[in-house]
Amino acid sequence: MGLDWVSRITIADVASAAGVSKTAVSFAFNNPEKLGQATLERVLGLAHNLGYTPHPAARALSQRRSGTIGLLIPQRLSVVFANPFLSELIQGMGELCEEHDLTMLLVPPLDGSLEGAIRQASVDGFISLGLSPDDRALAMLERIGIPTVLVDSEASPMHPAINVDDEGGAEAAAQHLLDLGHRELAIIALPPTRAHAGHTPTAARRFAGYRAALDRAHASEPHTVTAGATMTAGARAFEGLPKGKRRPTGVLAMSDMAAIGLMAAAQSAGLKVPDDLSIVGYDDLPMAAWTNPALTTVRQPIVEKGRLAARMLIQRMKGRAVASPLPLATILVVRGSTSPPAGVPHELKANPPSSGEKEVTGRSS
Amino acid sequence: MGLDWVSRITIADVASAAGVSKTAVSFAFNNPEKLGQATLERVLGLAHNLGYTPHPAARALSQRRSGTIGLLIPQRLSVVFANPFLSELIQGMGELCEEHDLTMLLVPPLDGSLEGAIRQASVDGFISLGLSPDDRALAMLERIGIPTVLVDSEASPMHPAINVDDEGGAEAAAQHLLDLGHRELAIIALPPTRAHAGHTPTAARRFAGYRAALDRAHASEPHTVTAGATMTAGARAFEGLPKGKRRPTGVLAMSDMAAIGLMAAAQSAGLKVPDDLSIVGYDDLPMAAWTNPALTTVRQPIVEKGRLAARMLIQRMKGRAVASPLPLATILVVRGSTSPPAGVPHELKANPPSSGEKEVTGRSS
DNA sequence: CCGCTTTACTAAATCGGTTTATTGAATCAA
DNA sequence: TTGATTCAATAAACCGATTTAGTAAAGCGG
Repeated sequence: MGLDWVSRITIADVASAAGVSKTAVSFAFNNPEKLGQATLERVLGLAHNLGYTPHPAARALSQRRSGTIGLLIPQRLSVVFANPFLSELIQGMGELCEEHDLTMLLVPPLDGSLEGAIRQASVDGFISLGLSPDDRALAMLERIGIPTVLVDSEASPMHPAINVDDEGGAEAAAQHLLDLGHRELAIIALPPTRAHAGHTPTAARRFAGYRAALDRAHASEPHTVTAGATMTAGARAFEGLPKGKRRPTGVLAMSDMAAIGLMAAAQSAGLKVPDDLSIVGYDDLPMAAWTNPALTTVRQPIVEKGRLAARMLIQRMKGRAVASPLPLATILVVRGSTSPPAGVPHELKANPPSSGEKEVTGRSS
Repeated sequence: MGLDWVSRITIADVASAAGVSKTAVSFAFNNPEKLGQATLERVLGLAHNLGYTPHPAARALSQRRSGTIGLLIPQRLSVVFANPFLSELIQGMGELCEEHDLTMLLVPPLDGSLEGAIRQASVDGFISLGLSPDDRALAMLERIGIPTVLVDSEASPMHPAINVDDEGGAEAAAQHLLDLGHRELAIIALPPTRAHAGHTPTAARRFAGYRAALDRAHASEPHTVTAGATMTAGARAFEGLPKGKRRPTGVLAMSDMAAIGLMAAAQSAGLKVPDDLSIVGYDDLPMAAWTNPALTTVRQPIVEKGRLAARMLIQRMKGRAVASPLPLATILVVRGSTSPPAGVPHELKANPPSSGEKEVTGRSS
């Protein structure tokens, strides 16, 4: 395949051109000290102006390492990259990749199958994103025994997992709305990432957090709709909210993107945010501080998560065993998209938060 | 490297377990019709419960294809992913990757060297981003003769390039401010991507566009500062603007991210946007519609750019020659961050634009 | 029953490197 | 002078697949 009928220059070509063995050429690149001055220079020079480059796959095969880590993504690239969450995560991972001279392979499902994609991928280890414990891809990772770190998932006997305190963050978010006086709430849930799978572990934990606060306050059953983490999905979710007397006064979204899309749709429909509708997001993406009004949301340390995952994977690739760390802290960031519902006196707003992990902050400079 | 002293299961293991040759096992996966029913099933079954997976590097070596395309990025992942531009581009590329069962390798400089990274990368082709024509990495791509498509660069004799009408868009942006009555302008330029390199082709073309309009209007020499495409860089750029009588009333930024950061800094400093300072961005990222006020900016079709680049690369990988397409159209999107400068009557705002490619639009729904 | 084509399978070459074991020459201590 | 070391370089094995060129047995027409 390719119009390059000019066959690639191999190590053998360089060797014969320099009148030495393949070994010598290989040494010139990998163990220069094992060669004499003269030969070293001659080989290197010849290699350069012949335009020789070691074939990466051949190298990977004989060295048993490819210098690449795979990022296993259970969704289509076009949808998952619509959420800045992934950019942030990659920023964190990227720092460590650069530090360790690794490149990063994006591995989305091929032909609908993650397992197929895993086979293709020539990598030294995987970081997997949001995989359900019963995903077949996970089983495959265990079988082939490749170093793996799970992010936003559940630790398996073989692989460590990195998580944030999803439940605590969600609980703080719900408690915040309850403290403000809201009783009629809606939840915008994350969809399952893979067809006919249940909720992702992350979604489940956030659900649990919301419920914990709601149950404690004896709030009425929240209306729940599902929306992908995109603005358009969030806007669609707004349409799905009950109208009339069961109209929610507050919305708990499991992603900032859905929250922002929903806020836009609400505003287009003539609602005032937060007066007519309070909205709390999840993630605290950079853009959450820039919407109008700025979004109240649960911050999770996404970049740090990426860093940590990469660091742990690199340890595992070196053969060291590593244990799952404690979940990273989440924290509620109160901005302008939440207020007491219409009809509730504003003084309530000044109530001290009952949970200790809230933080009020404005737009970060 | 690795704690997997349990050596990987190879094709030979499966072969001997099934009592057949390696060839038969290979056929079972790749040419099933060349095997008898009975053997086929036995081999496949054994392979499965032995947990056999063909080694990707070995496969890549003998098939001379890796099923991967590389995205060559001339900057650190942590900086380039701070700009949603890249996410958009990847969304476009991703669509075609999925269509053709390809995975995508991110290839940033390793140890400061893109060339080194190119060597490592086991890919069937490259899409390169914003490379200067004199970048050594480009020369290397030509030497090893790997299919390549250049994005935001200049077409080389060997490789086609995909570009947008950078100059036209910039000219429209500048003309817009001039039409509003601004005469004292500042330009926020994109920095060179690689150390001690000149401006990127993209930056140069946008400069040319700004200048064309400014010269035509005999506007005074614009003050120029450089800022990376991040909000913090944009905020820093604001500090670099002249104060006092040479204070610009309008800013032309070469990226939305810098524009948004600058806008925030200006607002924190007590300026009203657009009344005290008009700002025009470049890119029209989704978030540009969500800032307050919404950002006037030059839209370029980023996702389409990614799609097109991937489509062309795939053609090249199939051996077909492809020519550089015409630059894609850019269009000015007027939102709320621009208005006549203080002291100029507002009627000027109603002036018809002198260039034909402007568009007025609100926040997109 | 004989030559001819299929069918089902295999031995060996190949892809392009790295790595181990070995060799021949030069250097050195005794 | 001799035996032990070091140095520079190489031959050959190896990594784990695919692919080419065959081969033995079965099927078939005449």
